Amino acid sequence: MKVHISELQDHAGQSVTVSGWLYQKRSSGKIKFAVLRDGTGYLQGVIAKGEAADSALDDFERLTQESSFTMTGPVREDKRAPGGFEMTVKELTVIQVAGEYPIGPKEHGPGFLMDNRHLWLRSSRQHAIMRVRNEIVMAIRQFFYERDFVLIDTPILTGAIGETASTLFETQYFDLGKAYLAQTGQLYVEAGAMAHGRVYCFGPTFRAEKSKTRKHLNEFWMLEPEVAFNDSNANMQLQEDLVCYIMDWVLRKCRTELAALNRDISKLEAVKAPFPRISYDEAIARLQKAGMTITWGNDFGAPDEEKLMEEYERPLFVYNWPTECKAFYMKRNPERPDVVLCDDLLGPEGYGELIGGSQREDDHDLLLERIRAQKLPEESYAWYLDLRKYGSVPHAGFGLGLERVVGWVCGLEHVRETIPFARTIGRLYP
RNA sequence: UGGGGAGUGGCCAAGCGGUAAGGCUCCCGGCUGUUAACCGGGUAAGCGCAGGUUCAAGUCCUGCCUCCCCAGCCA
Repeated sequence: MKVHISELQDHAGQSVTVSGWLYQKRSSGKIKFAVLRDGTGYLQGVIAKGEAADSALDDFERLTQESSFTMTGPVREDKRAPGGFEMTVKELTVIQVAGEYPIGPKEHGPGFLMDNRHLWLRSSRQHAIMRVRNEIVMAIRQFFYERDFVLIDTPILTGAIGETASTLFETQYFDLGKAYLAQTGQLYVEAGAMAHGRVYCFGPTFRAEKSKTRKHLNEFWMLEPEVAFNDSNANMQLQEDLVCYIMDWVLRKCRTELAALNRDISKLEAVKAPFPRISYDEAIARLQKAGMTITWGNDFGAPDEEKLMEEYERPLFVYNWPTECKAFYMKRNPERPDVVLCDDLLGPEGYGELIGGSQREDDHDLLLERIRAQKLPEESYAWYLDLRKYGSVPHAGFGLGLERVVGWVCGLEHVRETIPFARTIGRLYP
């Protein structure tokens, strides 16, 4: 019977067939060990003269690292074996003998590993990260499904629309002129919220920023929920609920992966509601008191974020930022037009901005004023302004960067490892 | 774009003016319980590119290229 290694506990004592790739082999004369990797786990096969077919012994000799093969025989639990199970191999058949495999059991540099990303994905650490990413995506979808949110897929090809025009990837779109790869689905999801109440989009996002930091990708996955009748406070509550839900999910489902990544679980267990909330004004006051040179009206630099997070082990909300440093669609605080009703959620351990959210400007004339003030192409936003003409309501939403969350959960140095094939400036291969 | 660092066999890495260590991979041999096994033997680079100094240059000088890290921008 063909089985996956993850299913072996149901087949102890039985003879089974597993197929996969050679992770490692060792030989000690008449007894040989082949560790097979099938994507669900590792299984050590023991090939002994007398037990195994002669052809199996011959095929074992031909195996090189990452060669594909099948082995058959009775399996049993064995504490000595990596993976906990061991097979007494009767048959072993090579499917393909792999050529000299570039990635060895020793250390490699990041450039080399990224050039071989298609192979690097097989290594245990990268395997664990992708499993965690998968679970985080599942947690997010489940969270919104349970709360009756509707998935609204937003276009990836758009006209000139978004936040700032300088960071868009462009392409020619038939006879209609330039098209741009979406840098946010938010404006569209606002339309969805007016149709369904509670919606979200979750897809790839493109930013042509020439940033070269451990937190940036030029193509990344962003989750953007949008809720009609939510204000900024309810928005922050939703963010907090979501992050706690993800953390709880990961701690239940990814123990093996987090252990493989050497992640300090206590750091993740410390992420519990409520998250502290401070205003931008207060954040500036604290930073200045701590000796930082930042002044009111400026965005935080990485050192500012780190300084601010020093005393926190859970994420921190910083709300109501200066109008001048935030996007045109954010709603101005009616009592203080110099700030907008928005929030950034900063992650602990230096992981930076995990979420950016805001209540949206729902007044047609104020929104139009902002579009004009920022010299955005008014025609392109006609449909967006329509949302404020036909039953405008208060509403709010946010954007969560999947890769930053994965990097945080896994405790990684760089987001390029959180996505199967990272797109960064200077990297389009593989 | 600015600041810092690095480019030596397939991978990792020593050498810092005198004629290219070592490890991993790979190949051959040994071992009936190995755990990134071990033991013995073997193949493989002229040192990012282009000039220059010198009797002699990975090693010094000049210019260029590439990569990495930090910053800006943001999720």
